[in-house]
Amino acid sequence: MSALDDLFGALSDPTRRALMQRLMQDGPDTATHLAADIPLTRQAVVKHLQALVDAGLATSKRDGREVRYTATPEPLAAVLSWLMESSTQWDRRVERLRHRLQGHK
Amino acid sequence: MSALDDLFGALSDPTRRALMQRLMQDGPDTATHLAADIPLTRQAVVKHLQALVDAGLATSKRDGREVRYTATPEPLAAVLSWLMESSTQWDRRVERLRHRLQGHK
DNA sequence: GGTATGTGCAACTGAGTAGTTGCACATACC
DNA sequence: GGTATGTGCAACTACTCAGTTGCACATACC
Repeated sequence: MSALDDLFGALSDPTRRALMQRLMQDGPDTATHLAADIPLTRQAVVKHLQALVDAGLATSKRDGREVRYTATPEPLAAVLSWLMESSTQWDRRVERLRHRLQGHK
Repeated sequence: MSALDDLFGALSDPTRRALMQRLMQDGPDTATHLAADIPLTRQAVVKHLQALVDAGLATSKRDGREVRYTATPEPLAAVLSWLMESSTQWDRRVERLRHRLQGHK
């Protein structure tokens, strides 16, 4: 359950969603380079990236004096699962109500 | 963009996810009644429900002296959209990499 | 009328978060 | 060796948030 907390929490911030999308589109990159296009300090970007890592949505790997962050979007499947399951239950309930209403007609 | 912030933020809390699922499964209910099954005060539950309302995931309607909360999961579609679009971009990038690797072989 | 139940508002505490700054450390480059 | 670039750690401020408590108000019930 805590995994969903971290996942939804990580995605609840627009900066983190932007970082995630950028890593997914343009491939691995460093915090310093990413921070150049964002009105935030490098340290702030590092913290956001760390939140993504904690949620399992990214990994960091040292390469020389640089640290490259890579997107690992696989855990997003858990988010999709929750959404699908929840909306399925909702649909079932709507269906039940529809049947009962028709039955009483 | 702010809509996604509120949506992901609302879903990042386990209590709110549980409330959402319960409202979707069992239909509209009051904060007082919902709080009976949760180790939280009524006021805390009210605040969680208000977060769902702010995200567009629920509505409240007064009925006599009671206030009934109803799930309105339609905005979840926006969350699904973001996830689908993001993972699509990711898949495209993986595909491009795969092609380039094969081309160089 | 009086009583019980449900809700709303406000203040307060404790904990967590976003973002910054400053400085130390490590690695590449000449 | 010396210099530049990239990273890491720690402290600090400001702010938000979860949750509680206390009390006032409104509605149903007798």
